[in-house]
Parts: sequence; structure tokens; C-alpha cells
Amino acid sequence: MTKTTDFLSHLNSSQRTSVEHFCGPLLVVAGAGSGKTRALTYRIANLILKHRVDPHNILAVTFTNKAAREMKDRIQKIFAEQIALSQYNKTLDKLAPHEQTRLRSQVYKTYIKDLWIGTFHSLFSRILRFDIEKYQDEKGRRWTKNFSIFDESDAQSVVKEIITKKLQLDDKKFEPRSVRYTISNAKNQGLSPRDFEREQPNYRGRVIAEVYGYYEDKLAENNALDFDDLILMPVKLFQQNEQVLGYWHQRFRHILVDEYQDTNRIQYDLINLLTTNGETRKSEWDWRDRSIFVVGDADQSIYSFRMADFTILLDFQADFGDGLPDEDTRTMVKLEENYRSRETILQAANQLIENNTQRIDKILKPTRGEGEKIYCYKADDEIAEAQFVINHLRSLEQQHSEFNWGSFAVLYRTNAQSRPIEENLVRQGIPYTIVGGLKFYDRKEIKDVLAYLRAIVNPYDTVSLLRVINTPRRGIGKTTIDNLVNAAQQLNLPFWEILNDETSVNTLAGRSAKGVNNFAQLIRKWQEQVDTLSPSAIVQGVLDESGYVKDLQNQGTDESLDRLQNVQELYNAVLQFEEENEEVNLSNFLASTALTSDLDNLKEGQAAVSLLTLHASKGLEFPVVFLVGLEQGLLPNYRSLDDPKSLEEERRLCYVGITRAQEILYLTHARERRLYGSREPAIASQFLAELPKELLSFHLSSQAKVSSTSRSTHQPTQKWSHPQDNSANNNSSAADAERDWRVGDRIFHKNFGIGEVTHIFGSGNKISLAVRFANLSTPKIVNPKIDPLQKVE
DNA sequence: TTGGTTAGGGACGTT
DNA sequence: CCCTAACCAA
Repeated sequence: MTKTTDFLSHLNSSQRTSVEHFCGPLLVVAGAGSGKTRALTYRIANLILKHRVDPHNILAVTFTNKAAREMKDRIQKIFAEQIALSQYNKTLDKLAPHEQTRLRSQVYKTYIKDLWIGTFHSLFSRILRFDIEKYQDEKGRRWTKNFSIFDESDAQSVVKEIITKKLQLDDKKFEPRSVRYTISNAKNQGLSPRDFEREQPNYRGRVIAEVYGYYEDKLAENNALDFDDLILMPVKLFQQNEQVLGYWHQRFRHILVDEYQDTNRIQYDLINLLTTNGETRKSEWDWRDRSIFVVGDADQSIYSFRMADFTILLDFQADFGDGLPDEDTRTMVKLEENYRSRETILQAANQLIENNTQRIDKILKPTRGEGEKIYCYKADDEIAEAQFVINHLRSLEQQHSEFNWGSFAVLYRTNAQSRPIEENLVRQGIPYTIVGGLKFYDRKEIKDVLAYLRAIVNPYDTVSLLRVINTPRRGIGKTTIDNLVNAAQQLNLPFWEILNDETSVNTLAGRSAKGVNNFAQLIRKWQEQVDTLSPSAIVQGVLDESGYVKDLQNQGTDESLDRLQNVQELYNAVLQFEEENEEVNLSNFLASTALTSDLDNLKEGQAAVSLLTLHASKGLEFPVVFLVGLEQGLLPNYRSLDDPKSLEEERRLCYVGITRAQEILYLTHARERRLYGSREPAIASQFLAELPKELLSFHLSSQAKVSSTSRSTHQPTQKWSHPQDNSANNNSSAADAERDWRVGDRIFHKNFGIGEVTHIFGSGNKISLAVRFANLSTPKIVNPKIDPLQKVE
């Protein structure tokens, strides 16, 4: 590229200031709709084009994977435009289609591929794939790069098992969800189980501390990390190993963080370490060829339940800044011009958020003309509310050619509120996508298949092995599994090592031994294929050979058909993953499934009404927004009513919802709402009263002209080849009855040689022995009644 | 060991 | 009203 045309002319002056900032720290306070994504993407392009920064040296943190994808697309487009202009003297769209494609792929290879853009979780899990084997925790535990990522439900089952099985406590008194939440908070404050325990004045706290300790043990045993670890562990690794930190510090010279108001303390530590190389003396910082650039809006901070802390944003200048007085500061830029919403909508938003005390003074300045009033509607109940919404979006869709179904979004505080809306949309045959709620990767059948894959990649992942050992049914029952698990526990061996040993299985599993051995053999076979076959081929193999698909086919119910479709969709997801990614392997695919949210799949231009929570709506925009359920107890949520701080967060949430709307905004609430089946009276949200009356227009009825539309259904089909059965099993037996056995006895086994008894399980007829043989690395469990062995003196 | 039935508890938000 | 977990029958 020889010359760069002035692509910065697309920016307003504050955007331009932030984009042209080169080295050192900069905070961009970016109001809703003020073009912050534009600032971020142009900045990255500018760093590369003007300052000749190697893409390899840039790290950009986004809030969702979708935002990351979009950012890459937009940067790619900027480059393609530039090259088109400088090489062909034409704009990109004037080039022949194949030239455009060629140009785009060239841009991808030279610039985009090497950019690290993603969420905290995906970026740092990637770093851990490189360096986790250099890490050792305070108890000396280690992980391999094949670690599993436990999602929230995995984590909760681990917690539950510890509460009920290990500590024999009532899981009604210690609800796994709430205990896991407390543990997560502790981790996000960087507290170890011991740190946390010290802070606990009461019994409950000490129990949770104990659970926390066992929980960490369990993760380590499984070679697994939870979501919190993906951030926390890099911090500890960087603190522990200065070479590792030094490498990544050198590597990422230009760091950008979007949605900075929603970072938490640990994420801040991580950014701080990378930026400063762990140097605490500001005077030693060297900002030549280095920058930290964060974008955020304290008024849109809505993740405090996840320990996000917007004072981190407020402190940015103090943390990284140049210490100049505010007027002369070179470390903050405000973007206040709003390009998204009509003036009426912005006025309402501004007025609402003024009621908050904790904020940076900032106002959204309109650029798009006044627009319609904000429509308010009080419905009789949630059904009537849904009817109102659907009637109005229908008539809008019919009357305005510029709207299609994708122009509409229905936003709500809780996922449960989607139901009546959804039912109504289905009845009317209006296409819709629902974001969140029951996630694709949370479905039982998907988790089952993923558990196979996880177990293949990481056989220490006992949670996954146990999930699928008898799924589909292989006649392996609870007793058998208990036997195997107990043996592993007693011998302090990974479950897989017992499972993987035919002799031990034959001893412990009795009649089910054949099934267990077949299962282990399947896993082994797939493990061998991991390095040679593509992920999709492995998945295909798993689906066929595990019998999972066949089992679903045999059931032949509506539900199983549905599941079959989902499994097919998973297979498609692998194929898509293979197409879209550079480093294609099973492990990376699994990481992507664990870290991909529903939101990431929300496609624009897809002609469907979007249903989503206020939280999920952050960063999105829609021509028409329906914000429903504006009631005391719902928004603001009842749990925040007596706490001023959380009430302010609810107000921010409402603010986020309002500022999603470009043209038209509806606010609705119901007089009465169904909760658990019983009807409860509801009163209008206090936030409604905080909006200026002159901007509102009150609807009295839900009627809007309606005509009939067609219904849409979907019917993908799939075919699976038949699973093949492989069995290889034989049992030699020789009775050599001995009276009694003791730990420490030395024995001779015809196949394995000399060994020593380390454990005894059961007694009488059911006795079995764990034996450590001299020339085998792992102990075996043998049955003295069957196996060819004898005591030696 | 499996599959079906029932009772009881429950939903704020998400990587 | 819906889902899960626990229990019971075969």
C-alpha cells in the first residue's frame, strides 16, 4: 500500500481524536450510540496503516464473540477499501466481484488473521493453551493444555455433589446455585479458599469455604477450569512467572478494551499486568510504542452481579494517566453525539439517568431529529401485554415498507417473560429469534455429545466420562459405577486409569465388565484418531459408534426427533467451525462451544423479531423497541428495591433498553401478572414516572388492524450410518483361593508378575485387591478368586 | 437396572 | 405452571 487516503474523514472530531491517539493511555467515555465501535475499528486500522504497527502486537477485548467478529469484518472492509483506492483508484464496490473476494482474502491473510480480538474468556483461554503447563498453583497442582472448560451447570453439579455426597449436607440449606455464586465471587476477588475462610464469621460461610476448597480440588482432578479460572489463572501465572508475562507484555503493545465499565477486578489486574509488565512504579513505565485504550460508559454498567465494577472505569485516569488537571488531560475523550436514536428517545434516556447519583456527567446529544412520542401502554395482564406488542408490530410491519420483522425487538428484564410473547408470535406465524434462556449448548443431547468429545480430549475429565459412560444405556448401572469411582478414589488414581484397565474393570464391574470395557475401548480408539482425523470426522465417529444417534432413532418420539435435529445442528456447527477457523482441532472447537453464547448467533438482517433480555441487548440497536414489564418488582427487580446501589443499576438497565431504539419506542406494563400460576397485582415501574410526561403518549387499547399471515415451519432431515459394534474381550480364570489378604502382601500374578497389595476392597466372596506391580506404572485391581495369582513369602 | 409417575420447589442477569 | 429429583414397580 503506497498511499493512504484520508479514511479518517468519516469521523467526528472526538472520534478522530481518539482514533489518532497513538501511545500512552486513553479513556474514551462513549455514550450509547455514539459510534464507539467505529472509533475502535478505525483506531486499529490507523495503528496498522499509519503507525505501521504489526497486527500481531494488537490485543482487543470485546464483550461478546459476535462483537469481535463484527469488528474484524469492519477492519477488513476498511483495509479492502484502502487497497482498492490506492491500487485500482476505485472504490471497493466498483471492482468485479471476484476481485473483491480476492482482495478481502488477501487482507485477511496479511492483517486480520494475526489480530487478537475476542472476549476476555476466549483470548485468555487461548493464552492458557500456550502456557498453562508452566503454571503451578499454591497446592502444587498442574494442568495440561488439554484442560476442559466447565460451564456453569458443570460447576454447579460439582458443587452439589460436594455438598450432598462429601459433606452430607442438605442441598436445600446450601443451594448449589447460591454456593457456587459465592465461590465465584470469591474467585473474582482473587480470594483462595483459605483467604475466603478467614473472612467468614459464621457457620454458613465456613461451610462454603470448605466446599470451595473441595471444589478447587475437583476441578484440578478433572484437569478442568471454570469460567472464572480462565481469567484468574492467567493473572496468577503472570504473577508467578515473569518470563511468561514478559513475553505477552512484549507481544501486546497496543491493548484495547471495549465495555470497560463491565470489567471486574481480576480482569483489570490482567490488563494492568499486560500493560505495565507488573511494574508498579509509574515512573518506570515506558509508553513508547505502547498504548492502553479503553472505551466505556458508566451509565451502561449492568453486570455488577458478575462482580463488574464501574469504579474501575472512573479510576482509569488515576491508574494509568498522566496526572494533568482535567482540563489539560490528554487521557480522556468524551463521545456524546448520538447517531442512533431520535431526539425524543434521547431526552427520555437523559432524564431517566439523571436520577442516578454515581456517574460521570454526560449527556447524549441528538443528531437525528425529533421523532415520534414514546408510546406507553397499561395492559390487563401479561397476555394482553403480549397481544398489544404483537398487534402493533404487525401493523407497523404492514404500514412501513422500511421495516421488516428484523426491525423489531422485544426487551424484558427476566427470561421467563418471553413466554407469552413467544406463544403469541407462534400463533400469528411471525418469525422470531429468542436469545438466551435455554441455550443450545445447554441442551441435554448437546451436552452429552460434548461430554464424549471432552472425555476424548481430556480423559481426566471424570465428570464427562461419567455423564456418558451409560449414555446411551450400556447396562452399566449405579452399583458398577460406584465401584469404579470408589476404587479410583481409594487408590488416588484418575477414574480413567481404572476404566482403561481391563483387569481392574473385570474385577470391579462384574456382569457389566463387558460394557465398560467396550466403552473404554471406544474412547481409546477416538483418542488415537484425534491427531489424524478432523474434528468433524471424530464427531461423526462418536455419533455413529457410541450408539447415541441410533438410540435416539429407536425412540422415535417427537422429543427424540427434536434431539436428533439438535445433534445434526451440532455436527453442522463443527463443520462451520472448521471452515471459519485457523487452528482447527477438537480442543479449540470445545473451547468455542463453551465460550459461545446465544447472543453470538444473533444474525442481523435475518428477518425475525428478536426477543431478548435487557442484559443481552447491550450493544445492539433496533428501529423499533418494545420494552415490556415495566413494573415495580420486575424492573426494578424486587431484589433491588431496598438497596439504592442496585436500584441505580436497574435504572441503568432501563436506560440501556431505551437507548436501543432508533425510531420508535414502546413501554408497556401490566396491571396483573401470573407468577408461578397465581395472579399477582402489579404496579407501574417508578422509572415510568421519572420520564418527562410531554414525551409520552398513552395508548388505551391494544387494537391495531390485523390481517392474516402465513405460518413458517422448518424440517431439516438427516441420515446417519449405522453404528458398528466392536467387541474384544476375553477372560482367563484360575481359582487360587487364599484365606485372607492384607495390605502389604506380596503376590505373583501369572500375567503381570510380582506385585504388592495396596488396598483391599470388600470381603468374603466379593473381595478384590489393588496391586502395584513392579513393572507396571499404574496399579491394577484383581480378583483373587478368578485371577491367576498366588501369595508369595 | 430401567422407566414411569409424582411431589415439591421455584425464576434476575451471563462468560 | 414447569421442571427436576426422588421414589417405586417391573
